[in-house]
Amino acid sequence: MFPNAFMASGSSSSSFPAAGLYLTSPSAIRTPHFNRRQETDIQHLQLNEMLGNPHVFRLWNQYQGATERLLQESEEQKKLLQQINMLAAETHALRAELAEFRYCHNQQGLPTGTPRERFSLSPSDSTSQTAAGFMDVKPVVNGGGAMRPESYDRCVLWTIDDCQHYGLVTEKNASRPPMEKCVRNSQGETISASEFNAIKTTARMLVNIHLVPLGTPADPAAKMMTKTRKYYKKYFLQNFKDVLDKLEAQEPLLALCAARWKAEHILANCLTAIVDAEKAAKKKDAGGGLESDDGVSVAPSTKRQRKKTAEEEFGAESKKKRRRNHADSVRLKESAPPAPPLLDTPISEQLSTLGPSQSQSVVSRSLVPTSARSKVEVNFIYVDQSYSSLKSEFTERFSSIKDAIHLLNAMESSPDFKFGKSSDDFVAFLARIKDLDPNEPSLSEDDLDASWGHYQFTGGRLTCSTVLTNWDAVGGCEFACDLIAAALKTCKVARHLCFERNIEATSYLSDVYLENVISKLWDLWKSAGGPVEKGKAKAVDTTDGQTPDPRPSDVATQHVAGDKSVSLGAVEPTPSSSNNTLAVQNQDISTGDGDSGQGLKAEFEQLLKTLLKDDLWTLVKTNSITLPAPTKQRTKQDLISAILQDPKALAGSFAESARNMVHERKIRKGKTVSGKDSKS
DNA sequence: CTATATCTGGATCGTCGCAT
DNA sequence: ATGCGACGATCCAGATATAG
Repeated sequence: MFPNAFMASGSSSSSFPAAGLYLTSPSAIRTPHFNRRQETDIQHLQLNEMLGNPHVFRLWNQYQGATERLLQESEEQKKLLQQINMLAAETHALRAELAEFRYCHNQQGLPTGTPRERFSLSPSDSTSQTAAGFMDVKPVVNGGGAMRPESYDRCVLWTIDDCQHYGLVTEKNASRPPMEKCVRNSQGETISASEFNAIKTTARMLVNIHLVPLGTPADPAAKMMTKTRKYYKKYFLQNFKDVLDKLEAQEPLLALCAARWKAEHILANCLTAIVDAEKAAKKKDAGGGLESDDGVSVAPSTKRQRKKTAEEEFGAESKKKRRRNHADSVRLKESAPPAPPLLDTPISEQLSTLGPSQSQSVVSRSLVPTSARSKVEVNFIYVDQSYSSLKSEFTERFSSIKDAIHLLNAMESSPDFKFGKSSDDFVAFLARIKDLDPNEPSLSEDDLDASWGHYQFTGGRLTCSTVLTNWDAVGGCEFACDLIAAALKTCKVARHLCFERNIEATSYLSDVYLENVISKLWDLWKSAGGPVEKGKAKAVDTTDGQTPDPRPSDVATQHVAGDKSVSLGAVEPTPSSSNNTLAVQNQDISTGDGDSGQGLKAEFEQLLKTLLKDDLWTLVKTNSITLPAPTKQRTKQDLISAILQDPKALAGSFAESARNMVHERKIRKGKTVSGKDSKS
């Protein structure tokens, strides 16, 4: 696993001597001058006797010096942390002030402004709660205050009471109307099923990215709770609110209501669905060929079969009791401490890879105060930005990102290509990725652990897309390597955070961002006319040495071979290539020039096929893919064909979205599949 | 066509506030 | 302190959509 990199890269930068401090192996310090007797006796020597040896004495002095420096640096770090805390507090105060000011300002101008221009607070929102997320999300997120604006008709369903008025709820469950009929446009018209599906897909995406990866709080009660709306509102309120904000930002129709009830209902449904799916998977695992807790043999059945079995085995009278018992047993199964896979094999690996600095990190850890969220020392994690070190990272640990090797080889062969000054945004972006401390108190839960990297790569206006606009913005190979090393470090830190906090993560957001960074840089390199290694993927046509437009839509299809090899490589390794060695991959790419247009298109089609129809709709919608006039209900294949015919679909941003979607789907699939696997 | 995923509605339980 | 009703949360069953 990856932590070996700590040793590999850490040792190269460590100021500690490579050997000699541990003295665990006498042979390690054997020299030709020592005879067998001396070799044996060394184990019984006292420290002061060993210090008589000038070599040991020198090592000892180095060790002492290093320890002192470490202590000094820890003190410095503490001071800096305090300063950061103060600045963070100040920032929070200013944000709150700003939010309050905007709130007051908009309240005054309420009757004349359009709803989208208003900033509203739902009843449960306090200024402080809202302010934090407010700066990061678009400022026009929240559409609805408690009162329906006069410009909207009641049929917009501003409040849940309006649903009752329009007969959308049943008497027995007045608080949960069917959302498909409740989400309406500003004229109060219901939306189409596909639009509603797109909204649900967005919600699922946000939940999977921002809520599902969150670890379980230390509170024992949290382990007992099912992870539905109540759970997240109790333990991750801010994250939940952030997701509501994001959902409303991405699906503005959901903002046409009071107190965000529409977005909240959509999220609640989504969470319930996820919980149900997990339970179904677990139930299947437990039920396959085994006896149920009632001693009844339960076949791996469909839901209809389940009903039959239940009714046959239990009378109506006992049904209620059985249900509750069953629910409890499910809860117990869920709450039972799972076998901690992280603690099985990887622990020794991870500990061993901490290398020489591990013994020192104990010193600095002792200085770290405990808080509600345990602090994790990550300063020892280091990624060397030399080409050889970076390449070994990508061959050993991130081999699926095959463009990384192409890019690194290309840069290594032309290290001075277009060397210049990085853009200010790039400098700031890089600094944020490099320097952010996971112990920073102002970070929210969805920026930590398995989601570590989220804030660095998406916070504010600095993102891969906005910063990595052209190679001039990067400034040169050296800075590109710096960025790659920083992105790699986020991957390592994410894993270490999860490890330290006992979080079982099936995937890491940082990996996605690393892939994004590589994909972007590789695009920029080729667009800038950067020389590509012989036998590797070809550069984009750079006629007359001029920098071409990265993706002019009218020529996109002409450069399908060169361009798509980039986006597709980043999208997903194909089954044929993902398991091959790099050499084979390179060969494949290099020989694919002639007819690769069709081949890659087919490859892209394969990728799209792995997505659900909902996902395809989302992609079409968000990327403004042009669809032909419908003659009948569109099938999934219709959508794929339409996407493939649109030049926009060949652009990097589309591929990026598709790749992210596939990744999310894999995560979700992975959960159910792993459940099935564990059964067999 | 079958299996699976997702969603809604009904049933039930737990919690809270209020009246006694 | 106890009982009662309102409300919200959760679970389950069945319906529907979708993938294979």
